Order: sequence, then structure tokens, then C-alpha cells
Amino acid sequence: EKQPCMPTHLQKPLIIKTGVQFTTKVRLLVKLPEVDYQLKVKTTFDKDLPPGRVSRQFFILTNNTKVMDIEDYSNGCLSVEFRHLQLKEKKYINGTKGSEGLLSVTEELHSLSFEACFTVQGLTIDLETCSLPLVVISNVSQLPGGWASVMWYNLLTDEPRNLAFFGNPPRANWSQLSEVLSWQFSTFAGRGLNKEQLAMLGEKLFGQHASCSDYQVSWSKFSKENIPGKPFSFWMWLDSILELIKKHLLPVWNENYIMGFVSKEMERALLKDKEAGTFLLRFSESHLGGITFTWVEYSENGDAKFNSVEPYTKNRLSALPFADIIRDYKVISDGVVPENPLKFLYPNIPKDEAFGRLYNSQPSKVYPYISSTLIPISELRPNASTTPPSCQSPQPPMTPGEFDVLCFDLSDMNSPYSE
Amino acid sequence: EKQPCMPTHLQKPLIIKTGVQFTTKVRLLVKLPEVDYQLKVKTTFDKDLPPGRVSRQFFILTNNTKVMDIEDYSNGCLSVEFRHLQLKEKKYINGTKGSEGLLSVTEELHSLSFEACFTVQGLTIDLETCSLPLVVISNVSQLPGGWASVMWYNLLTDEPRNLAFFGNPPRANWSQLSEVLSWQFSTFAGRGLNKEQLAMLGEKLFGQHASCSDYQVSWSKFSKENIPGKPFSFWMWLDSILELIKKHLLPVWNENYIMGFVSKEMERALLKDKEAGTFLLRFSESHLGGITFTWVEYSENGDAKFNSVEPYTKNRLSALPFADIIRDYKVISDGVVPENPLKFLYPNIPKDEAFGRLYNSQPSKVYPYISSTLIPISELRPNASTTPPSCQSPQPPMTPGEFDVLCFDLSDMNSPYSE
DNA sequence: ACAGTTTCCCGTAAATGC
DNA sequence: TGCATTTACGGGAAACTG
Repeated sequence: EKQPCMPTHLQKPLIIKTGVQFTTKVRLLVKLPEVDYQLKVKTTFDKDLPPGRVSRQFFILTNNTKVMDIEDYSNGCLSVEFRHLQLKEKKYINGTKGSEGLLSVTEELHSLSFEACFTVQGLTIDLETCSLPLVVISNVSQLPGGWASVMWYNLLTDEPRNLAFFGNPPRANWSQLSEVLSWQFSTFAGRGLNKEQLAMLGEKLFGQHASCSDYQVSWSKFSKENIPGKPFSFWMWLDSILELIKKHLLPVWNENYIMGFVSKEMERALLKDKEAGTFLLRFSESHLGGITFTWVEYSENGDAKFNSVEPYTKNRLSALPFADIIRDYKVISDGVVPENPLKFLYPNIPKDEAFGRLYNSQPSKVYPYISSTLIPISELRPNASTTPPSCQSPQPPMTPGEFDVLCFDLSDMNSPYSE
Repeated sequence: EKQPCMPTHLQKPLIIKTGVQFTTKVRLLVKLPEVDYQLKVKTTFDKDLPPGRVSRQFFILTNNTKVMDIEDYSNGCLSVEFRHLQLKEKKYINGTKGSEGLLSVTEELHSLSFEACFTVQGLTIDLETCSLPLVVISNVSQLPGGWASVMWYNLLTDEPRNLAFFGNPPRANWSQLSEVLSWQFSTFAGRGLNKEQLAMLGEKLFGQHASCSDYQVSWSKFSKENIPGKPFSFWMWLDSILELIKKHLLPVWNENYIMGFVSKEMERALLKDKEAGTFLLRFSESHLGGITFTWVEYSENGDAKFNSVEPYTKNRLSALPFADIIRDYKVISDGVVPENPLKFLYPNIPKDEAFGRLYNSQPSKVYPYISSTLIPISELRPNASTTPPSCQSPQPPMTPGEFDVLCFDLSDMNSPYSE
């Protein structure tokens, strides 16, 4: 006699942080006859999990029952919104933790259940439904891992609540995955990734075999294994860049001035033979969340020389916005007057024409003080060098594909991390 | 038959933040005969307060009883340490809040009580004692206000628990107060304030009448009223500087390179006739937690010209350490090659001699990148000016007086804010 | 010892209360 | 409405815990 209130469509797992409030809403899609009594809904965390299935157990710290109400703004159906819900971990549940120690916390999927019971014409009916899969984290530092799970789940299954998904996660085709990655950028940074940028990402995952859009990526390779020679996984690296854009590079990114994902080889191929002082902007591949610029100049004998500045990370960028860095960057070679080597944004846009609108208005007058600003400089000693390796080929931007976002009909989650 | 376990000596109020753990320890100074049973101590917050006396009420969220133990490292007396105590505010206690709405939260004094009961030879004895006065805050932004209360209480009363102290707080003699202020700096920043620095502070409080060491300062003038023309009180200003020193200027302050508290008039009097490029370091009087440098230069006709840079605040200083700012500061006047105008720390110490040891080691090589650093610059347009007013006279440093710190015998508090 | 995970708590921002 | 105070929670770091 327990029966799901409604079949639900494709549901996305979302992320909840313990100790941080979230909101969830349940809507009754069937019209009940004669609803003149109160319909109480109770929400429970991980209600139906066989114990031991997940290694961590949580409970709802706050009030978890509420009476349904007629939705004011809609067609009069019943709904209830739980606010200020908060999750807390159950500690020391009979000795030790559950079995699946193989999964990391962000691979562990959970769910919220909703129950209601009512009697109509002498017949008692139990309604029950269950939310989308959820990832529970305890610190925002786990958010990137949580997002990786969300993406992988959405991409690779239509099952509404396969909580064991990460026990044996399927591989993704690069053609699908690259679309999702581009969608991340268009959703959170306002502009997706173009063909060349995606090609570079594919190359990072597969090596030089690139192009092949039906290569497959394993979950592990995507977000768990470190990139060879680096102390972080592919997704951790990519997400650090997404964060950098969101917090410090939004206008520059949206103007499409950041080529960003381009190999060092490609970079050289592009800049070679461009006018001296032509530069492009590229994300660091060696450090998390860094952006650098590379410019070309020519020695007396005509040899191209490529210089890249030490990547700027969030700390530096919060001291000085990136456009201002580009405007003010100076190189001092051997006591000569400092000069800004950045003249043309690749392929040939005069710097101020590209970035002019993005420069910060100059320091306010703070009478009686002399205003002061920070400027980024490099001092060149005549004994540095850089290495040159192989090559490849990119081009202009393309519109990111649309990612199919489906709605969650019956219950609607809202945590700070839900979108 | 309730009797205080021990008279206690001078006790200092300390600061507890709601929701943040603190520790307190009670020691039984009388030796009990035949202690073969467990002596349980219970701690209560604001136990004896007549309701309505304070406007906010709090309770101990965590376990508040514990059994006394023989202190291992000492002479075998009984003691108990409560850890992980946490305070939470009682909400909506019978309608509205208490009466004393006149006091701000940091003026409201509270206390912790400790009770124990034991039976010896058929005689039941209740022991009870009560902690030092306490200030309860809910956000670290209230910490400066809390410290002001702690200082005023310690300075002006010997009463162990006059919780009504701020109902009518006495005035302080400047001679006492200045000693306490200096002690704040020597305790938290490693170096106290000298005679000249204190004179400048006195002047700020009293105006030009200064010198008079028996001037009195009211509690309100010290920490509640704003300085005329400024949006902050004297103590808020001073504390912002203390914080700036603690976080960003410790070595420079301890080397005594920051004159800091010096009026603009005095500054000019000092720098006048010093060699061009002589500078001194001074805290901003117009903004909270700022430090600036002022240097002297001379025009062709020999007139002294004084320049002060826009004060550096914690944000700037966390992007670039202050010593490096001094090392790298450059002024660009009308396209001429940038020059560092700072040559000699007042009175005549060559800059690098003074600050050399404090400079950050130069940027690490980040092959294959060109390392980069931020430098502070000012661009001078030939239309700025500065104002000159009156004068006075400072000199070299003096050792700060010792502040009489008395121990708390019976119970010992420990919160992150207790010292 | 160590890595994965959680807790702690400052500091900013937003919300709340008076 | 404005100011005083509290709550919220990201982010860095420490503590925990197998």
C-alpha cells in the first residue's frame, strides 16, 4: 500500500554540506479529493538504505515535518517547502563504519525521502517519494569532487536513484564529456569552450591521439588519478580554472580574450611570426588555478623568443585585477627603463583596444596622500632561457553545445551547491 | 552552609564568543580529608544573576559536570578542567529582553559558577565559587569592544566580580591608562609605546593640553564616542593599529622602525632640514588600520616638501609585505624613470641598513616562467599639493612600564580570547 | 606516518532585531 | 529607518582517525 506519489523524471544528484542549511520542496501532483484536513509531510535522510551500504550516515538536525499548503502562485496543488534543513553526521554507529570503504566521500550517493499519509473514504493511503541522489560533503574543499560526481552521474545514467552508481562507474565518450565540460564553462563562467580548447583538453586526457571523439574516459582518469607528473587530477585542474574565472576573470573570459587551453607547443606555433609584442593568455598546466601571458619578441638575428610570466593565482589577482596587470606589466632588463612588452592580443588586437574597457578606473584621490597602486614587474637578468618542444593547431571560438537540463518534477532541491 | 571555597584575588574579565569552545579549570585549594569518593563539580553560566539584570542570557551547550581529579604535576590537590565548553544564547526568555538596554553587549559582564558538594563525617558541605567577570560576544568583530571593557575593568577596580561595573564606569587617569595602552603593545606586539608616542595619543584624547598626566578620560571617550570628525572611537582606532602590527608589521615594529604615533605637524618638524629622502613611518589617523610613510624633499629654492603615500591597510599588506613596499616603492613623475624616494629612515639610517634583514628573499625561480612581483608605485602629476599646520616635539624610545598581571588562583579561564 | 576527512573558527557579508 | 547585534558560511588550517 506504500506507493510512490509520482514517477519522477531524470534527477540530478546535488551536493549538501553538513552544517549548512538547505531547502527542499515537495509538490503533490495528484489532486486529492476533499482536502479539508492537514496533510503532514515528513522528510528523512537515507531512509531506505540497508545499513552498511554507505560508510557514513547522516540525519536531519532540524525540524523535519511540515504541513502541506496550497501553492499560492500556481494551479492550486499542494506543496511544502522545508527550509533551514541541516545535515549532521551520525557518529559511532555501532562500532565502526559501513563496508564500502572503496568509495570516497564524494562518490557516496544519498537521498532524501518524503512521506505523507492520509485517509480518504475510510482508505488509508501512504504516499512516499524520494529525492534525487545527493553527495554529502563536510567542507567546501570537497566541492570539486562533488561536482565531478554530479557531472558523471548526469552524463552517464538516466536511472533516477542508482545510489550504487560509483561502485562501478561507466566510461564516458569524449564527445559527450567535452560537451558537458563546455557546458560547465558556459553555465558558470558565461562562455563555453571552443573546438580548439576542447581539443587541447582531449589531448591532455588521451595524449597526442587527440581528435578521436569516440575515445573513452574512465571515471578514475577524469577525477581520481593524478595527471602524470602532476599532483592533481584532470578535473581538479579544470575546476580550479573554472573557479579562477568565476572569481577573477569573468569579464576577460566573456570577451573571449582568454585562449586559455592551449599547449605550449601550439602557443609558440601561433605566436611565431606575429608582430613583436603579440601575446596570448593561457592557463597554467603545472599549477592549480593559474593564468599566464606569453608574448613573442625577436632577437637581432630574427629568432623568435617566447616569454611567459609566472602564473597569476587567486591571491595575486585579488590584489590586482587581471586587466590592470596586463595594462601595467613591465619588464626591466638590466636597469633600462621599464617597458610593457604586451602590445597586441593575439592575433593582432592592440592591447588597449581589447582591454581598455576592462581596466579599473584609476585610484581615487585620497587627499592629502599621494595615491599608490601596485604594478607587476619582472626583472630580467641576461641569463634566463626557455625550452621549445613540438607543435599543433587551434582557431577562433564556437558556441558551446546545449546541455540537456531536465526538471525535477516532484521534489525540488536547493542547497547553496545545487546550481 | 553554602560557602565560597576560597577568597579569590583580583580577577580579570575575559571574553567568550558564543559557539566557540573554551576551557576553564577549577582547583580546590583546601585539602579534603579522606577523599576516596568522587567529587563532582558543576559549572553554570550566570547562575546567581537576578533575572533582568543582564539583557542577554546564555547557557552552556555542552556537558557541564565533571569529576575532580588529583592534579598530576602539582602538589596533589584536586582540580578539574572543563574543555570544549560552549555558550549559546537563550532566545525569547519570557517575552522580551532584560532591562539594561543602556549597556552595549561588550559592557555586559557575566560569570561562570562552579559548585561541588561532599559529605565528610556526616556533615554535608557545599562548595561554590564563581569565576572572573566575562564578556560574551557573538562575532569577532566585537572583540575590540570586549578588550576595551577588559582593560577598563582591570585598570579601575579591584573588585572581583562587580558585574554592574559598566553601569557607571569610573574615569581613568591618563597616567594609568597610558601605561595600560603601552602594555597592550608590549604584550601583543612585542614592543611598548614610548613617551612621545604616548604624548601623541594623549593629545588625541585631550587636545593640545597634552602633557598633563593627571587628565582623566571617561569610558565613553575612550571607547564609545567617536573621535570628532571620525567614524570611530579612540580605542577602535588604536586597536585597529594593534591588529595591523600583529598581522603585518611585527618585525618592523619590534625593530623600532615605526614611529607610528606622531602628528602630521610633528612629522614635518622632524623631517624639516633632514637630508632629502629622509622618511618616517606613521599610522593613519583618518582610516582604521593604515600605515603610511612620509618623506621630505626640497625644491630648487630650498623649500621643504613633504609627501605621504596613501596608507597601506591589511589588504595591501597581505599582497606585499611592508618591508618590500619600502624597498620597492617608486615614484614616476611625468614619464621620468621611476625612482625610490625613500633613502634614510629618520633620523638618518640608510634604508637598506635598517630594512635589509626584513626584505623578503627574492622570488623563487619558477622555470620556465619569468618570475614576477608586485611593486607599489605612485604616478605624480604636477598639480598635487599638501597642507601644513602647527607643531610639537618627540624623541627616542623608552621601555614600556610593566603592567601588573595577577594570577587567578581558584579557577583559571582559557578561551581563544583570554590572552 | 600519512592521507582522506572532519572540525574549528576567523572574517566578511547578509540577515535580523530593536 | 538606521544601528547594533547575530547568523551564515567560505576558506584556510588544525585536528582527527583510521
